[in-house]
Amino acid sequence: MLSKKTKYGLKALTYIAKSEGDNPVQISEISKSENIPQKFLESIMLTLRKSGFLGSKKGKHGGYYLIKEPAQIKMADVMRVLEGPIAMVPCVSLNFYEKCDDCPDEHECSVHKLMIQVRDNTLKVLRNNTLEDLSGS
Amino acid sequence: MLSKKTKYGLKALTYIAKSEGDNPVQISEISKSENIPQKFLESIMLTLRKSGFLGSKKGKHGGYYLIKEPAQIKMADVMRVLEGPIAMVPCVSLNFYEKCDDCPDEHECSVHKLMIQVRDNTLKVLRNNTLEDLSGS
DNA sequence: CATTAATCCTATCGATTTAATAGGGATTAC
DNA sequence: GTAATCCCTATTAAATCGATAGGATTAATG
Repeated sequence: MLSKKTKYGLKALTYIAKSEGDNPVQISEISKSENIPQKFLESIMLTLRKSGFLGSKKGKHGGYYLIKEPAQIKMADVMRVLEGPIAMVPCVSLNFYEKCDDCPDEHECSVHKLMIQVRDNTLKVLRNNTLEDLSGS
Repeated sequence: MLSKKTKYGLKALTYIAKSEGDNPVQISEISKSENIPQKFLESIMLTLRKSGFLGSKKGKHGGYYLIKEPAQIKMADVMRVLEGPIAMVPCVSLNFYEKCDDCPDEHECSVHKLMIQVRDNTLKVLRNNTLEDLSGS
């Protein structure tokens, strides 16, 4: 299941990418337009800023803006920050690898084999899609 | 994240598929061999039986056996029973569709578009792989 | 028929995670 | 100096997950 956090984060990024002009976009505006609880969205935006996807401007008329071009923002990277590992089991994760407690040898593990395939195909999609793809028409 | 329930369930099915002969396989044996808590495995086997993947024999020398050929058991079907929907959001689920609370129009939703692609690719993998593929060498 | 070994079934528990809220601090435009 | 806005930490309520408990039922076997 995709968490609400990730879902809201992706929607917010898309909203900012779509909003033309150089003015920063306010949380309150995104919150109203996308039906996202404002306080919850606040913490998500903070995460996205701290991980280098967004810049912010404080005070009146402040808000958030993209730091990179939408075409440079890969969904795989956003997902890793908001949702965590893309792999369904830690033992097939590229960025968050962990050995399983059970499983003496993961190369013999049937689940391992299957989940590598799932990971590879999911990654393919998430690497091919950028924020530009999400916000385009 | 794949739940332990699903992971254990897949391992147990693989174990039974690999164990040749017509004798039913006991929970205690699978539990020891695959490092799965026995009581937990019990409830998983029950689920798999009730959903038509396994048959059982009660009493002494009882146990579980496959009802269908391994090649006929698609991972997509097993996953749906143990893990629930394959889609990451209910609004792109084929078997468990639900409208989102937010989202006035899901055809306009950027997350929706992305998650359909993820679902399609995951499904492709899970439909192509059968229990025979998992248990083969 | 008694014993043993197995599945069957329901309930419960503790830990973790999730989604959301609360409450204020810091900064900037005007 | 006031209002608007981001910044930050803490807390909470509910749900889920992994596991355990405790027995009821069934069947093989001597």
